[in-house]
Amino acid sequence: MPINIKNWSTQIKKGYLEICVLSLIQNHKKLYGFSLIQLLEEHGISIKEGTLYPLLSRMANDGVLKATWETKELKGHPRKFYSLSKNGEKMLLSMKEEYEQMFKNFIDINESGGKSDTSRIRVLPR
Amino acid sequence: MPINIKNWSTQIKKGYLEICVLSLIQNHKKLYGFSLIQLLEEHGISIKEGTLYPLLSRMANDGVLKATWETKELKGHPRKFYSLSKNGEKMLLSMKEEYEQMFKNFIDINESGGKSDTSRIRVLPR
DNA sequence: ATATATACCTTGCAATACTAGGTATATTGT
DNA sequence: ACAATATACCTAGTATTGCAAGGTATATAT
Repeated sequence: MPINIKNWSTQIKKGYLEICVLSLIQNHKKLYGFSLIQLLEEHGISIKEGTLYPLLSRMANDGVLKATWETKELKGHPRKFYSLSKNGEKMLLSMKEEYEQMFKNFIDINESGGKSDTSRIRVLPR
Repeated sequence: MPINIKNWSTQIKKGYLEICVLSLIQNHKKLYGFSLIQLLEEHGISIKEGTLYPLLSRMANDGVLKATWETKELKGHPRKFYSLSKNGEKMLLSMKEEYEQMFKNFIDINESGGKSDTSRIRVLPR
């Protein structure tokens, strides 16, 4: 209910985590969930298991990611590796363009602000 | 249910709209809802009325924004002007820092050369 | 035998953007 | 005078996602 910085921090991550996860998977060809959590942490991004695993499942279900179990190693717990599908690569491209544009717009807003330009706001109807 | 670009576009706006709205209000000292929609549009940000008005109400309820009706002009529909409270200014500062850090982390992830050179990213003057 | 680290999954909750309506005032066109 | 448009604000209801708080299972170290 309340608008505080903690709540906002949760909201601002929506969508952002997906673009970061897709980017990392693309750059590493393939990754599994647990390693992603650590990789993201190294890049300053904290994500909970209860957030990441459903996120990966959703993207796999929708054909953005391909998932393959790897148990051959015979050591440790089986790992579910994810890699980008053709669709996923196109999707990621669009996402990057939109996200970067959004940041540019944010900068634009904050740079045009200094002049206190109220000329666009009509004080009286004409 | 499906993860597509349209759905992602909705999600990535969460939290982003608040930081843009707060920035615009701060830079213009005060603004009212309808003018905000147009101003945001001019900066490439499309926001629906059904999104903005609840957003403004929430932030006013929580003391981030101050709201004052202006009907003195006696012309046109009454307007509800919003301006930042002291709390709102502090909140916006934190939000800007966090948002810029997130973008840096995104760039860092995508520059997989390991250089992690975020020095080229413009940071807003404070 | 127990604890820890690794590795994955699920349910339910909270918060927000959008859809799709609605209300009301003032100006413009016919 | 009346209808249409522009301005200006508001409110359900829906869909989606991040998180809390659990659970399961394997391998290694104490």
